[in-house]
Amino acid sequence: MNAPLNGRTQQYHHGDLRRALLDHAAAAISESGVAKVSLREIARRAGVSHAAPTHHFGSREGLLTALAAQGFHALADLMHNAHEQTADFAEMGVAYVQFALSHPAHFEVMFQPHLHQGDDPALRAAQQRAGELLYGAPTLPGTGTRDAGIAAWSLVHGFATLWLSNALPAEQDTPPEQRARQAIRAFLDGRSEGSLAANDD
Amino acid sequence: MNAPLNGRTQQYHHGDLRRALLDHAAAAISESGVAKVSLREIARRAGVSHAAPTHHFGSREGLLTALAAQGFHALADLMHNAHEQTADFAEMGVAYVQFALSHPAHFEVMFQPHLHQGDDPALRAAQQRAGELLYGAPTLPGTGTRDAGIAAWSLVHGFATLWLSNALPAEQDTPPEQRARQAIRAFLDGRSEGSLAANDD
DNA sequence: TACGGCATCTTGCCAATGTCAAGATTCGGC
DNA sequence: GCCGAATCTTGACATTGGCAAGATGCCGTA
Repeated sequence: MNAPLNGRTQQYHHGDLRRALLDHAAAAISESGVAKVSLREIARRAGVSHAAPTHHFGSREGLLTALAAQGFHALADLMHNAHEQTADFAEMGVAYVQFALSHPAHFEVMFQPHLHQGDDPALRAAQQRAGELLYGAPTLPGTGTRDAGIAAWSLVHGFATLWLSNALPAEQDTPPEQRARQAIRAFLDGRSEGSLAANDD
Repeated sequence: MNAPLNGRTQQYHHGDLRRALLDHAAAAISESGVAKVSLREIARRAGVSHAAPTHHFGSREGLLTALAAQGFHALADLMHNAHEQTADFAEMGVAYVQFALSHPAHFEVMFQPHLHQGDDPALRAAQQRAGELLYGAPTLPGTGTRDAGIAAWSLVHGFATLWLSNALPAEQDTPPEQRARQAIRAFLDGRSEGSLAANDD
């Protein structure tokens, strides 16, 4: 077959089909939710045959597992950068919320273990990396750091989940980051001033 | 056909098939997750034909919508009772977590709007009832109550979600309610003493 | 350059699922 | 006692995930 040299339109070997499939999957999921997205629709979007995704990911679970792993790595990267740029605990939380809102498909898949094949080593590794960054970086001195860390993560995770679920009461003209900031401040208000920042390394 | 008078085993009219289907659906979902549960399996569990669920709920979305509405009502009831029994803010949060952990299937379906038919009036009503109880009852005086309410709900909701996602670091022999209590206390520590309780009516 | 192994992708197929239409069975009101 | 309506079943169809077998193109080796 005449393979176009630009490497785009129609060719048997796609070049980077795996990444393309993950991208299309994320787009489709953020539009319709995981439940309504089929492997075949993802294949259609990518312009390949219906069995191509199965070859790359083994199964639908496999694709969602890969998507979750990708999400945990992206989250870890983001938290890493955020921790380098600021030691402000509130801003780290805002960064977490921003990740969730800008990657809704990944976020949706990441925290639904039923969608994963739990023994996947890549997912396990990505989860662990993100977990260490989430627990290592933000701690609120003055209390049991473990519990405070869990509480902090719960707060921002819950806010993101509720926002994405459309569960929060409507409030016009207030962007989500600002509402998240306000909620986190409500969390921090009343604390002693010195404990606001994350511990530097 | 010989209809047994005890009203159980085999009869054309089940009696309360709708409720039975919801029960079986909740059980199946809590075992395998929403994604892997089919209408036909629910029908099989209930011992009826594969099209019986569709008759009662119109579609798979319809069944999940009904399940979500049932969940919001149960949550509203629980919060109502909790608010009558205690004014302790922390214990209200623990009650919220307990609901999520004891009704994982409902909780899983309640906060995934993609699974619902959004215009369902019963779901809308149940959501609003639960929402009013969640926002009316727990307020932390001393800050903008709206933001504090959002933060509080986010905290307990996030904890429940993370726990159900198996995302929290393992800690042997510590039951989830206690860990939730610890996390909430970490939230409250450092606040002025008087603002711990919910406002009485 | 020729060639052989191999990863990539396609085609064809099957069982299972959600949904619909038509029929069977039973309940409730008159 | 009877008729309409609600409940549930049977049968069918398009779609889906997964598998097997084949087609296609890439890459290293001689």
